[in-house]
Amino acid sequence: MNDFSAAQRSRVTMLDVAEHAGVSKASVSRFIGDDRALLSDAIARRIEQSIAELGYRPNQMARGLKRGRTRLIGMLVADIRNPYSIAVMHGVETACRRHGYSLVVCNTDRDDEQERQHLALLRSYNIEGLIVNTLGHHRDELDELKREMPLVLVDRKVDGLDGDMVGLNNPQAIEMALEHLQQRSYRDVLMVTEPYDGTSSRIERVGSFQKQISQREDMRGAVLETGSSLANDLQTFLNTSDSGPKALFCANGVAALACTLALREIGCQLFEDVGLIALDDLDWYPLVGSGITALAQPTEEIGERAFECLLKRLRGDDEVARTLDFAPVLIERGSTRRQAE
Amino acid sequence: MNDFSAAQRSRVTMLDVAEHAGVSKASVSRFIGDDRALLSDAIARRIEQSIAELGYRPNQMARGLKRGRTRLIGMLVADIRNPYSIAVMHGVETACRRHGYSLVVCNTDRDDEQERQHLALLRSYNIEGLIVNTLGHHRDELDELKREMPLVLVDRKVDGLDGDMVGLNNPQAIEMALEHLQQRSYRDVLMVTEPYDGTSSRIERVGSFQKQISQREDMRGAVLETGSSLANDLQTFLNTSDSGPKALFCANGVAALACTLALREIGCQLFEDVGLIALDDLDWYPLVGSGITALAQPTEEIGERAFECLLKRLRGDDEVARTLDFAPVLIERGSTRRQAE
DNA sequence: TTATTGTCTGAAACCGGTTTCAGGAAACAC
DNA sequence: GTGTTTCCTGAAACCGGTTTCAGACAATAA
Repeated sequence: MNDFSAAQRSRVTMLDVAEHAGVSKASVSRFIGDDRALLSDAIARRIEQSIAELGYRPNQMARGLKRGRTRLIGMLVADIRNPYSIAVMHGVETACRRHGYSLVVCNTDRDDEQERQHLALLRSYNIEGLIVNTLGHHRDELDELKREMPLVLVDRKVDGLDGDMVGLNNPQAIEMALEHLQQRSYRDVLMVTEPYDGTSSRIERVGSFQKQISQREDMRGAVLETGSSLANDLQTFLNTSDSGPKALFCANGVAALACTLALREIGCQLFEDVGLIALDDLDWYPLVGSGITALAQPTEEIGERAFECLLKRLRGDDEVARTLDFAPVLIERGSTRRQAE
Repeated sequence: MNDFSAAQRSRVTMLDVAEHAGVSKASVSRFIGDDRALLSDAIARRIEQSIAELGYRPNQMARGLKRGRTRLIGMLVADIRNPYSIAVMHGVETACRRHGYSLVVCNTDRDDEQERQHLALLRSYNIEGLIVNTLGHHRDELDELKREMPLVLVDRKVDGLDGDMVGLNNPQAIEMALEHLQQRSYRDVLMVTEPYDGTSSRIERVGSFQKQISQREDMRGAVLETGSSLANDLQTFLNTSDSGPKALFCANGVAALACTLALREIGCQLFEDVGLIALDDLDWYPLVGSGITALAQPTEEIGERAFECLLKRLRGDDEVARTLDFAPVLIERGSTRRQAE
């Protein structure tokens, strides 16, 4: 019968170090913390040696208890399998590490109840700050949390919650996409998005799209949500009598995958019959047909800046809520390489 | 000037609840824990109401301190941007949640020093168990850790560390791939792998490949590592005078991406000039050419079983180290749809 | 009736750290 | 030589919980 709890209990503790070095716990604590300056060289050396000899490692849980600083940052992610989320998360983690923080990631799988539970969980672990990339229902809980710790929204806005926000400049992205499509002489554009689902960035993108395309005289637009009838819907779009060359505009990477699969299903000759531009730049875009034109988001940077926002707040910054909007980068590939007229 | 630390300190504590309900801390603790049976109905009701009224949430850090149970599981991932790791992680997380545990993921970015730091970190947070998907250098630290808590290796073996292991049945996977290629009458197979890098599963796969292909009389094999000269190397392979139809066998998803990009670079007509089968099944495989044939790993299940292994150990199981090998599933697509002769 | 058992409860010690506070020793001023 | 100041140190309280232990009380047995 193994007994890990006994093993755990046998770990070297601060008291062990103190006794071994013949000093008090307080001195050891000072050595561990930032107060080393308070100690005489002689004592510091003794402690240092004892720590090395015993292989002592301070217990962060215990530290966090009294100190209130756990050096833990929480991140709530709606869908951990979405490449965008992964990339942002990687950025956050990098920044965390650079500043001595650790990241606890909770995946809600787009489930409201799980969001609630994870929120409670993170709170109970005394995280110091929270990065949110979910729908942010449970407004009351978020509000409460926001009083306890700084909070940054990534790629989402939550109604009535005035936290910092980091994400894409959606109007600018739409503008860039439409400009590119127009230059390439596409005239009839179908924006394909995942179901809105209350996701603010999706709503924003579609809104911007509709507004901007109506302002371009020679272009026409429509919007479609992914779903079981996607292939049919695309077929219909392609069949309607022309007002000009057609293109699809996928509002994110997941939609791009769904579209490309659907186009293949209906036997559409990609990029001859229809143009395609997609938000996000996934690693397989170059591989499909002659490549999918992308508007890449600076995901790593978004993640890093999200953490830095948090850090500023933790250090006492109390400016009004900030919004950081990043510009996408156009990466042209074969899927929009129609010649300008 | 905001003051989150003050806010944090103002959280409702167990003492608040106790006073509000007119009982002792001990009783509240019993209510919170599993000892509710010890309490009289009257007291339990009073506590329950006070908790609801004050919105009390127990502090997990403090609980973990005395109890030794943090309900935290750690996971060490070599590369969080590898789809395989993500999928496994998702499985682990699902299983964790089902059993009331939470997951702390640390990404080492394939860096040994980061592995060491993260290991120390996880330990200092009193995690109860560890899932390792890294190179596992720092054998000494892992050994030490293994005495304190159960440990499961995923897709890796670490020399001399006799922990539980969960992963793919590599010989069987190779066997299935070669059998399939042979049936489709490919004769000359190049296995493409990421640099070995000490990763046991890569070494195992290559080893199995070399052994098995030498046993098939009519087939010939070679091995290639991805890298800057990949395109050239593939060109060379394709140019060598034939012993028969050629195929590539990518040892994982990352290699598959690299290969497909390289083939495109050298203008190779995928799947007419050369067959392709890849381990792992990524969501874009169907989109490339006529689709890439895959050997899918049951990643979710691998993750879940890894956690369950841990759980068994935590509950006192002390059998010898176990190895769980999963079988892959063949998903045939256009890239090997050469007619049998 | 008294002795015994069992059930519920709270005081206090404890987990492993941090922090306050008071005091001793050395350094400085007068 | 005394009076201050400064520097370093340890005892003890504290963080927010859990757990042990002993006592109060009711219920049962003798």
